[in-house]
Amino acid sequence: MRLTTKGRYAVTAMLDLAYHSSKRPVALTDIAKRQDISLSYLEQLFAKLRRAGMVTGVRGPGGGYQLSRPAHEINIAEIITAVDETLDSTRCGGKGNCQNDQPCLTHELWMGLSEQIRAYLAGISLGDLLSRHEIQQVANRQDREMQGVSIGEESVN
Amino acid sequence: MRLTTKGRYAVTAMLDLAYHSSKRPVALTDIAKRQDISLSYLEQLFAKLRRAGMVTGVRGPGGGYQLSRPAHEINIAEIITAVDETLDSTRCGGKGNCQNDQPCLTHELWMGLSEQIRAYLAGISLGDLLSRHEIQQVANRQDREMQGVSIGEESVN
DNA sequence: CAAAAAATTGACTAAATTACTAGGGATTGG
DNA sequence: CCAATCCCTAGTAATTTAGTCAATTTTTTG
Repeated sequence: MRLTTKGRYAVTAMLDLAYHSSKRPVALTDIAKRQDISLSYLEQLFAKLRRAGMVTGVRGPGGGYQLSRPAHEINIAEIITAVDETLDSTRCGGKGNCQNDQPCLTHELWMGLSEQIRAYLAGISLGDLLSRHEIQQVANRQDREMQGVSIGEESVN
Repeated sequence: MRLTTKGRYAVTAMLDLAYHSSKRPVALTDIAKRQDISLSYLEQLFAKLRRAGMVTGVRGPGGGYQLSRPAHEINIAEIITAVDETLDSTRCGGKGNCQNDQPCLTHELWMGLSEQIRAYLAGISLGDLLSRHEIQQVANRQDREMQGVSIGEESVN
């Protein structure tokens, strides 16, 4: 299966966006700082998310990104497939030609697993995550840390 | 998450072993041919499976591998973790130090997913798979193809 | 209008990981 | 003995990921 930092970053960034979305768009530089993700890399991810119609870019000063839909209408599986192309666990991409044009011995097993994963992640929306306690706590902590950083740069490290 | 060909090969090979196990051990060369897996690579995988106590090696002519336990007592999650080390989907290996020593915003989400996957695969045994129709069909086809190959490549016959 | 802020795009690259090869023992049945 | 088989260690080619760099376009603010 393909669940790498790319997909994880995308979900994290979208959640950050959802959490900080009010009237004004959220700039990628802010998300990058809060979530410790390289800005250039985030730009690539948001390009895909925009093409997938999940976010809208607003250019110019005061610009940034906004969710195209309410947070509870965006589920995690969508986000990952938007940047990662697939949540599939088969070797053949579900085509069933894993062993010279025939399904391999375990083809059905991986198909079942893929569906399991997809269903799980499709059943969770950004809105769901926002309402979780642990996540609010983490988001809060990150906001506080951001303020400290904005003047004093990163301390010793 | 880490579900790659390594884990898939291991499960496939174990299933092949379970399917062909009778009194005599099954040689890796046979599994390699039937499942289209490089012999050396299989040897590496079985070294791990052996260390994990799932199979027993028998040396010498007529030797090979045997399951250490009945097929219905070996589940898929075990096999994968034995060769792949982890079914974890977090970046931090579940430790919660994903963002400078603190859990990242989506830590809990990936923990939940990992558990979901683990539970699904732990609930399926080699024995379960053996009793599935599609799998018996594929195994049968592979056996027939093997016989054709052993002397004259694919003969019309 | 000019300058700045921010998205947008595309090409390139370093590092990591995977999948696989090579080659040499060690055992044992016939 | 000898050939089949497991067993072990190193090395390597290919792929993928995560990230950089640089240039451009669009829009807003002053």
